[in-house]
Amino acid sequence: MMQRTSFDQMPCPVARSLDRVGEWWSILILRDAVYGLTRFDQFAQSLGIAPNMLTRRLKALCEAGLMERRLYQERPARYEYVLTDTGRDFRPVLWTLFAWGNRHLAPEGESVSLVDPETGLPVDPVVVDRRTGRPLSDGVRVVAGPAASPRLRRRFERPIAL
Amino acid sequence: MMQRTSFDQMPCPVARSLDRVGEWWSILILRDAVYGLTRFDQFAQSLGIAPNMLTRRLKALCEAGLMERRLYQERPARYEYVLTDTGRDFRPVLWTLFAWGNRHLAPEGESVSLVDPETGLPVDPVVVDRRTGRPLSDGVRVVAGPAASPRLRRRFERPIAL
DNA sequence: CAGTATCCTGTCCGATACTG
DNA sequence: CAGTATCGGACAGGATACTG
Repeated sequence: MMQRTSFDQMPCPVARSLDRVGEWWSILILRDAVYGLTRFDQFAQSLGIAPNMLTRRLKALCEAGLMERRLYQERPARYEYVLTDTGRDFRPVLWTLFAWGNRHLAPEGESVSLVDPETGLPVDPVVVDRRTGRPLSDGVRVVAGPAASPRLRRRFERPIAL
Repeated sequence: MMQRTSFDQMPCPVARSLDRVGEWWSILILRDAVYGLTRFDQFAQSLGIAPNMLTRRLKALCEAGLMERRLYQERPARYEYVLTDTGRDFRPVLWTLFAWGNRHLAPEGESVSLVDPETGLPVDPVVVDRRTGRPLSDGVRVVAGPAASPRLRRRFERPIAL
């Protein structure tokens, strides 16, 4: 009996992504890693997470290829946890989550904001198509890709909105 | 004893967002809602989720303000579940999750892809600043916002990368 | 069809104590 | 400092049976 279905085998990239970073703490650990934290202790203090959970989540993030455990000092052996390229590439998700939270869950105004460090002006994250530069909106569709199974291909015979 | 800390009171909008949609199924339900599904049965079949869980997650999403339960037929009473504006506004997160998954978790190629329905050309989601149009990259910083507590303001005295 | 009602299990997570 | 070990509680999630 499974506690939860593994989303890893699902064809949907959203589901697959969730399979890697779906745990509560994982995304916050990633956030702190982007903030520049690298050490066990820093994460523990910043997050107020129990040490055993931190160990588990860090290990999971390493196995998922988002972070890397690196020996930065021998004798005594000391490790730091740094983002891989895959992990750094997760930032767009953090930005959109950040923006959504600020838009909808900050009734008394933003407690933290994104800014451009050079101008100091606020940054408002929008998702656009790299090629056309046009914002994604109602016009985006999901279609079967090159690696789609016949079954999946049938499901997306008619493009579906996302 | 708490099972997990509520992220709702945290000042970080990422944490607050996770408090609303952090459950595994919630995001997949949102995805399916964007796909156009509205009925209990449709969600159940699409997701392969146990009905009691679907009930729970739908209720939570309604309470969180992302979806709305609407009577679409009396006698017998029938309800449909539709996205609110807040819920639709969550799509940028889905897009970036989708793109990340396709970039890093699709070794045999994309099984599904995003396309522009008019041109049929692939869409590659990138996060840019609405004002300048420049892609967010290493240059983005988090600073204390107008509603920041003094404590928070100290933490972000020096802007922090995100 | 659209759920509700039970029951069960896995595990996420917190708390605490302990080690090289 | 950087974790490991152990314990226990809450609940997400699965399976199934049942109802208007």
